[in-house]
Amino acid sequence: MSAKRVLVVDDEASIREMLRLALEISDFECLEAADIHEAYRLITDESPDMVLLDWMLPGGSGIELLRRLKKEEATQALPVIMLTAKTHEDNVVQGLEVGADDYITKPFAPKELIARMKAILRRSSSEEGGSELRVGELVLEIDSRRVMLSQKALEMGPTEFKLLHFFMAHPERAYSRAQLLDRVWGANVYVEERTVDVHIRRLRKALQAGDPIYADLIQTVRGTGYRFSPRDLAVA
Amino acid sequence: MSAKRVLVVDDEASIREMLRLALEISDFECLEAADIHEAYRLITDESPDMVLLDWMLPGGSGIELLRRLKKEEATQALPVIMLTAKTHEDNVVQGLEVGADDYITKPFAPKELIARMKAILRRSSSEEGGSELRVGELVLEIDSRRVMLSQKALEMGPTEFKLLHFFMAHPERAYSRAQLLDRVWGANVYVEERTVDVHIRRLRKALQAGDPIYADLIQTVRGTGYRFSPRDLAVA
DNA sequence: ACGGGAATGTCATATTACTGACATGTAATA
DNA sequence: TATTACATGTCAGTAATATGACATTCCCGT
Repeated sequence: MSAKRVLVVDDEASIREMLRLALEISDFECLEAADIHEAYRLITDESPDMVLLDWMLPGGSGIELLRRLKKEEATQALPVIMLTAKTHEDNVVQGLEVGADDYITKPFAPKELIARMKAILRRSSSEEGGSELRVGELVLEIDSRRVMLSQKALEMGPTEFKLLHFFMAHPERAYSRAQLLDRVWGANVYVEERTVDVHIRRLRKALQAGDPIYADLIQTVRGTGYRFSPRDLAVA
Repeated sequence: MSAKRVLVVDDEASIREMLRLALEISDFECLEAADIHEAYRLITDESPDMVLLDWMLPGGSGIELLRRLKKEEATQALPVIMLTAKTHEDNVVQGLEVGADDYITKPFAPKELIARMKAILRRSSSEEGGSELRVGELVLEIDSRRVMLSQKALEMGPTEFKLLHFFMAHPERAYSRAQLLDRVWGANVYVEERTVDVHIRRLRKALQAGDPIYADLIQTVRGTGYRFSPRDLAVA
């Protein structure tokens, strides 16, 4: 399993720094946001696996963001751990009511934080999708690591499989090449952006071999990147 | 017979620890889960031979899991022993109704637990399935430790037999070499991962000697491991 | 205890498949 | 039309897997 991605939302750079360190030691990938807006942007753009959310934030307290996340379908299942100062423990109740998955009071031992994070991720990751993703006749079987189109197995390499997996899990959204490299290849990997084109091509070819219509699922978004759009399949 | 694998589901680490100790002394292999989700994941991923299930669990009591297990075909026959506090003995009735195979009240003597476990395993293993697995013309006879293909016996070593057994019991799923070593060779065995390749080869060769088509059941999943896929046999 | 054969695990080597880069072609946009 | 962005085909390097040969261990019958 590729490294889990955690978004740290805190206005103090020093705390973010500290958390980044702790997280990276434990093999998490770390994203940082200093305010609500940036946090929300990163959540939609990067869809992290978990959020560490400070309570005290300028321009809308953490609970605002939390409420918003729990309201929207797309982010409802995203685990959130609240970071709160000891003096405001009464906020905790409020936070858990709104849907935080856990909280931890500052100051805290990094070890404890990590332990709680792992516990929560274990829970949420095990109940994730029925081990297959489906779009029309296209079925991606996670367990058997196979892609079927109308009962027929499609041939593709591991990278194309991961790419398709990512797309099917995040449909109807355009991703830049840099984003795709980050999410599919993994961060800290240096390859040319054009490489993405090549694998997109291979993926399209594999889909095409099954049914030409399905190659159109992978769409070019000129000037931006690519998009996986099941919607346009029905229309055609 | 290789060591039986037991999953312990209890939220208290100290109790899991204690049980692990007791189990390992009696030559069981021990898996641990602290909550329902983790338990379910381990059951599907590792398919243990038996479950010790605590009644009181956070996030869905033990009965939830039990009901689910007895509902699903794949896990229906999996023996479950409930662990309950003396004060809640009335739950026992409920548990047995839902399909628990036995229960034991805390605190209990490890010796008694082990005795009951063995009793249940004796029962379930002797009455277990038709003692043969079948895929098309390929029949694996557990009792006689023989593999027949179209009435003709296939020659293979014990390791290949176990490997095929495992595959036939877990079709349509890709396993890494490490997983296969764990499940077929047994945990705590150190052999090179490449060794799996060799035995896969020997197994394929044995199948091929019977009918070349059947060698294709064992498929390479590049970058991952191997898969046993009866489905592709029908298609061909 | 002893010899022989089968079974197993390891290694070196061969083979295959995948990957990323590049060069070139083509379509969209200004 | 000039320019930019994307598509395509190809290739060398590399990573993953397959294979054959060998050493060791285990088991069996003597």
